[in-house]
Amino acid sequence: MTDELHHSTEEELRQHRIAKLERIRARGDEPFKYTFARTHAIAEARASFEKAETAATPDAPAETAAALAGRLVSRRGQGKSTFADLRDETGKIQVFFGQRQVGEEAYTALKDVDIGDFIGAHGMVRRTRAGEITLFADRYEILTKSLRALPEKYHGLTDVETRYRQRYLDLVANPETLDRFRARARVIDLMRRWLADRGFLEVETPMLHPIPGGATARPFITHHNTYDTDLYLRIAPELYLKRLIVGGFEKVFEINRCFRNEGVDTRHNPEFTMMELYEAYQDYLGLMDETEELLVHIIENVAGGAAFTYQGETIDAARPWKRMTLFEAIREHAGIDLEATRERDGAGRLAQSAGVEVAPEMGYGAIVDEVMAAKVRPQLVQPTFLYDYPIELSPLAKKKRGNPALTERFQPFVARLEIGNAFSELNDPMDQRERFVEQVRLREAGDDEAQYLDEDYITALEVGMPPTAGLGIGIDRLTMLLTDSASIREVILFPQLRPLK
RNA sequence: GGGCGGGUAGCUCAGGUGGUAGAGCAUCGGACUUUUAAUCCGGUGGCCGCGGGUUCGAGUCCCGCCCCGCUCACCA
Repeated sequence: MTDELHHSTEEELRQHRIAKLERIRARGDEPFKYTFARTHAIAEARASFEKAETAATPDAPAETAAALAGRLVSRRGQGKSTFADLRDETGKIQVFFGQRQVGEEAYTALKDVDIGDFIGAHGMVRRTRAGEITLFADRYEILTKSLRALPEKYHGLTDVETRYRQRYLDLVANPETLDRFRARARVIDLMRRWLADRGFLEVETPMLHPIPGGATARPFITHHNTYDTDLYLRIAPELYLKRLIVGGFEKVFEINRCFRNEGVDTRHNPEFTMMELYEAYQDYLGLMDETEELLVHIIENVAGGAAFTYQGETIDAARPWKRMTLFEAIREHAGIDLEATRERDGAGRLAQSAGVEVAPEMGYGAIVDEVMAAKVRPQLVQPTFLYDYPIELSPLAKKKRGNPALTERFQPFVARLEIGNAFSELNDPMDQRERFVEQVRLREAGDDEAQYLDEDYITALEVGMPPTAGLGIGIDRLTMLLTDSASIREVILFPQLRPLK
């Protein structure tokens, strides 16, 4: 069926606007201009006017000359005068168009200006009788004609699917969306500066990996034509960053995308942003202090203090954060002692006694992980570090001093969200090889998330990596916390949705 | 993949028990030189997610499918 037969309203609205565009062209104007010389951003114009007002008198009221540009977001016409709201990235200002002031011809041409168009206007900023700071236009020009209707002015755009699929509409219609992504940028900026101030070097390592590594996850596979070889979108930058420590850099970090071919939900997007840092001559306990410092620094600067609200709960991130070992946390919240037994079936029975389902294929590590996810994590509302994880769960982490069943690993949790992962890095190449071999065994037994053996990485460790601690922080989740977002899609500009056919 | 909820005009939403699809905003025409969710008068606009079925008759009931959200499972 054709559009003509459908007679869609949307298409009619568009045709009206195209007719206006043609009228604009017909009178020799260009509806898609190249530049406009603004004198102020809108917020600057308001500030400058308010400053002028402090020196004004009743006989000489304040006024400021300005040329402003932005998107027209509403209009109130009354015959020979029209009020409109003009918005740019910094703010909004009312513009007054009077027939006498702009001239009859230009006033009539306002009929061809729609909500959504970009315009530039010159005039004086004054207050109206109602007290509204207003640009009284003496001339204006159409900068860009918009051919589509904007979402409704009062309710905005609420349909989540449209908000995600057409984020530009969400950004136009919902100022809080702009704010949320400004907060995200601020989180990243604060993190980058904090790291740079402490001598960390920002580096870029490959996104295309011949062997996916550095995490336990299924990768996306792609193909390189010239080399006729499959490559994997990275699941983590970890192994490359540690190669840099081998090479002689002592403090490096990377902030960029990782890709995991797994489920999508409120906490997972197939591509997400991670910060990973590695610091030579540091261990996990020292890094725990630094992590706390970094996170509190970001929280204080984004939330305006150590305390903030997430989904109705008050989170107090004031230092020091609570610290407990994973097994202590399990004892406290699940009421069982999984540390007492290292034996798989015994651990399984204990887990089941605590009400956690245990599948037959789960090993000791998986059981501990499951109990943590089911019984411990839901209790970790206030910022908490869990540390000392079983070796089965952490193939890249160094064995704990004095207890080879554990690794020197920690994870920060805030508001039930796991926002990072860190450890004393395993730098013993022979131990690392054994761990990889175990992963390969798991893989061959059918665990498609087990890690691959990366010979070159082992070679690098044989060259020698100094004692090193490493940390990963999920930028998206940290941003969720600080923007009170229930879903990761709210903090990713273009979240992955099923493509429309 | 399972469970629950949703999909009606461009946007935001109504549409007891089946009986000619509604409102506000936007849009179009008209009035109006101080409005600011402007106001007043008049109009246009609908594959009611898609496909079957039941029925004299389906937005409404039944079946299947698609898309979205939440949730469980897996994962960060």
